[in-house]
Amino acid sequence: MPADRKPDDRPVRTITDLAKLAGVSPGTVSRALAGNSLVNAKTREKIEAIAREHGFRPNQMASRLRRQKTGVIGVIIPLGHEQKQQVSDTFFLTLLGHLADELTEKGYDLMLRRVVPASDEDWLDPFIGSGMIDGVIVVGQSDQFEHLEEVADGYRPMVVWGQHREGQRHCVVGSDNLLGGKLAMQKLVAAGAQRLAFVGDANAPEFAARYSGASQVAQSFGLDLAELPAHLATTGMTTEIAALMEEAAGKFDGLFAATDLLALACLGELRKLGRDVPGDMKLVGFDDLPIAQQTAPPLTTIRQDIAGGACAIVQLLLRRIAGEETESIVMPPTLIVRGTT
Amino acid sequence: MPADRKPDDRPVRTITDLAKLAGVSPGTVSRALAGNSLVNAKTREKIEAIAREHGFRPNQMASRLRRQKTGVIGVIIPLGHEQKQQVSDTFFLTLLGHLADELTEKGYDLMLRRVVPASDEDWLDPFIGSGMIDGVIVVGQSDQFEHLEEVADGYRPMVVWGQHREGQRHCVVGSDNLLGGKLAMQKLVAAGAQRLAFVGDANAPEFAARYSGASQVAQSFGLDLAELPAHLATTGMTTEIAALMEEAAGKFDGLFAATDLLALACLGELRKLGRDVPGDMKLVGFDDLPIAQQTAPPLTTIRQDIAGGACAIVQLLLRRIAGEETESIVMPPTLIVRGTT
DNA sequence: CAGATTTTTGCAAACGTTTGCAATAATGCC
DNA sequence: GGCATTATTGCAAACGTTTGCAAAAATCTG
Repeated sequence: MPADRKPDDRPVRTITDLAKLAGVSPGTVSRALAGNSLVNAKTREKIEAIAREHGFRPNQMASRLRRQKTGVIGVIIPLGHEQKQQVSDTFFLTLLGHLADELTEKGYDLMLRRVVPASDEDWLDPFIGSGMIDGVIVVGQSDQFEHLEEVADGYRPMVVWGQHREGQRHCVVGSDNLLGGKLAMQKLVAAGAQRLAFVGDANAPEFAARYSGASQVAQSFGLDLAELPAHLATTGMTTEIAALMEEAAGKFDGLFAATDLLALACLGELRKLGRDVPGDMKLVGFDDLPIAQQTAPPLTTIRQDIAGGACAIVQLLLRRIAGEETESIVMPPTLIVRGTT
Repeated sequence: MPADRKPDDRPVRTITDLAKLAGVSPGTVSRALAGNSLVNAKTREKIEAIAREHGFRPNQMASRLRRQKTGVIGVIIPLGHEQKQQVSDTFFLTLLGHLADELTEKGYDLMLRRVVPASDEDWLDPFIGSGMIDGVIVVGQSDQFEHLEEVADGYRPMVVWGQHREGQRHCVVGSDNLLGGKLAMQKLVAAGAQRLAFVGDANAPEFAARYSGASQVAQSFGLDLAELPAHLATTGMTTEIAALMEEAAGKFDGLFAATDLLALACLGELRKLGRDVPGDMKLVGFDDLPIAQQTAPPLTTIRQDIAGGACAIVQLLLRRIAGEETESIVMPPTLIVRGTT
């Protein structure tokens, strides 16, 4: 019963203590506890019994130091241009959840860190160069594309979630944002929208690609795609969108929002202004967060396969840790038609 | 320029290498890099320069092993009765974000782990008993109240987010759920609702308290509060709520949902059924997630101070790590009146 | 049953820091 | 300049594992 031991009365803190108790050498205990090595079945049982009885766990720091391997994957979220506010984007958090699942399943722990790259130049180095983690997952490129390229040249076990560019040197997993943008715009046009705008910040590569895809399709129909820059931080987003919508309400009849969250905000503000969606204004989002089903009307959007993405990221990373070289993966998004178009 | 080094050409991996280069002993380098010790200004400068030039970072594993201190806080999310699905609840994830901020600020890293307590009995011990973390934050009690009590007897540096019970032994930070329930019910009754129901799973202590508070107020008005058990997992939640609402639509005129997410689902389903909110049915949620402002109509709800909670958790934990004894904290929630009552 | 194998075990050297203690160098004082 | 201080540095012992190598014990072979 490990629970009722007091902090101090643990007679067996180290593998050596346990060895003394079992009448064997520390090395044997180590092997027995590791499980796989060659050690007599009876000896192992005895050691395991004592270990269980005393609730003994080998010290991870020592183990890791010796084995030069930590069993920890770093997950880092760069908060580029967005203020030091919370990572509010449900999308990132959902991805994080899936990453946690995948990594746990593979026996890795997950170390989370958030950074504001602007504030110190090499925000990745302290993390990767300190023997603390076996590999790193960067969630979102933010505006750090170049920096990621540089780091990738010197540090192999890194996979980033984001947008793929031809010939890039860091391994990336992400959706085909260009295609996503195209799908969205095709739907808007098919629904009859003519005066079109993109809501979002085109500085992040992901969003730029979405804009670009949408823009291409618009042009192919001889239409223009205006750009309404909007930020993602929770605080202030509502008011920002409110201003934007007030301006946009009469001017446009089709909106492509870079993110479901933005689409949600647009929807809310448009309603406050008394505009009918999709009557006066068609609207398409991006991500297909669970909430997208619950809005009124439910949101037409572009679905990203978040779970699949997390799975791919982890697989690639493990291969890279093993020394393999890996390609990037871009996954096709799909159009989910609901009630806003 | 640390970025363009290749994996192998790093001549200075250890503090000893650096010492040789600087012509001093490893001990001096260690002191110089640690900053605070007594070491000649010129020597320190020289050492720092070399370190910078080679992008050297002291190995954390070794440092931690030696100092018996990891600089890592474990954050563990028990997924009690809910299936092994994702931690979809935005609330937890928001809390997680704030925790990450607070911990980062205090110089700690955050190690995330998700467990399904049901599947193995002592889910906390492997985490805390392995010298891997300096302390642990448990996010949500799930149905593990007793287990947490036991662990708290033997392991001091633990703070859990959840419901406070008189005389409990583990340190907890959370909202006054009883009060929250009361506020919600008072509002429902004031808005004219008479046939009342609670939507949610009353197995988790937090939810039980919310129900209890609401129930007390209902009784004080001579009213009954029915219980509609609903689970939180994303998958299936919508259909579960759909069934529930179909049954509830004619039967009740006031709903208190254990969570904004549940309230959202209720709202959506009620609309599908053609019921008017708040006309036919009053609705109050709990949490005040950002989305609550964006629904149609916007959701009346009980706000929890998530950021404040995260801050309190971290402060308490640091005090406990320092060896202090700490009280629990229960924070008063507030009623936010919007459009569903 | 001696010698050749094969299993099990013990020994001791890492892993890369930090830190108490002692030694040395630098400074101050008379 | 000699001695007492004080500011720096070096030494070496931890921290708790893992693991290659060799020794010892057990098993097999003819």
